[in-house]
Amino acid sequence: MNSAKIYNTKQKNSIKDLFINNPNEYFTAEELLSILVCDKKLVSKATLYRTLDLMISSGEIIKYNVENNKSCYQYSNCDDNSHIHFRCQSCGKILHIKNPLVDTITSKIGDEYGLKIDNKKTMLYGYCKKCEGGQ
Amino acid sequence: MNSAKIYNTKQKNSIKDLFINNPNEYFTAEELLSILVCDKKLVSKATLYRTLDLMISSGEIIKYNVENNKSCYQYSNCDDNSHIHFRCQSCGKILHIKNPLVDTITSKIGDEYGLKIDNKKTMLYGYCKKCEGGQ
DNA sequence: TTGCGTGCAAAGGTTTTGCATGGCA
DNA sequence: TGCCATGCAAAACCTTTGCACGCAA
Repeated sequence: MNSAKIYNTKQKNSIKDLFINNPNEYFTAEELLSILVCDKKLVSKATLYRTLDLMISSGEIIKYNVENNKSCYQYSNCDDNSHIHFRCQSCGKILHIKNPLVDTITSKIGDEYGLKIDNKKTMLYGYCKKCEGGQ
Repeated sequence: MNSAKIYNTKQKNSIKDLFINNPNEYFTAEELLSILVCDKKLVSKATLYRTLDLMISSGEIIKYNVENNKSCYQYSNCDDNSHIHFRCQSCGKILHIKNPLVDTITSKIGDEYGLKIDNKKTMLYGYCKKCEGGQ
């Protein structure tokens, strides 16, 4: 058995609340530090990072990297693995590519290359309708 | 006019040669530092990073991030935008998903969501045939 | 009361920068 | 000869860790 008990604390709840109240927002580490540590002084830097790691492990939030090796965190409001994230390189907006298109794509790649795509980890990059013109 | 002259140097050529001679390999920053700086002492750390930035700007190489915000660099031997990279989360192997499958996928996403996928920047994550069993 | 969680400061790892010197064109 | 490139060391940045104290259960 390797199951340590996990305690509820004010600090953890502050962090969770921010994600739950903004389910479609993504936050960079910088933004989380600014909001939760500097502005509101709800948690310390160390606790923020430690709690984010816990939430990633439990699947509550997802983490991905954007340009310049910045980390982004977002509430994972759907556990169903039925969508892939898309990020506009111009405006930073995150969109969800949903089923049935996702299933079609991943099964085709699976058939042809024998690969199993991890929808939660995968991030498509490009330009959204609004920004496409400028590129 | 904002065009500074760029000089050819031994250092730059050492870096370029490594990529050209290994067109299908990807290198982490750590590996490049190890090979070019520590082992062969061909360039300094600062010059390595400065040259990589130049090569990214000129399109000679591409950069992407893998887990833990590590940078990876790879020779961009194909300007045709005709493939997408896939990275196995278990063994780290990079595979190329090629046309016509890529065109099919990106055009479907374009049709349905109005998005323009940047094939060079996009990285699919998952498990390759070999590693799939273990997951 | 137990032992996980927290805050602080220090350490760690990666990348960037300032500055004097080197070297391409 | 002009001026871009280089190397070194220091700085900047982001994230992790050690340790003593706090607090949930």
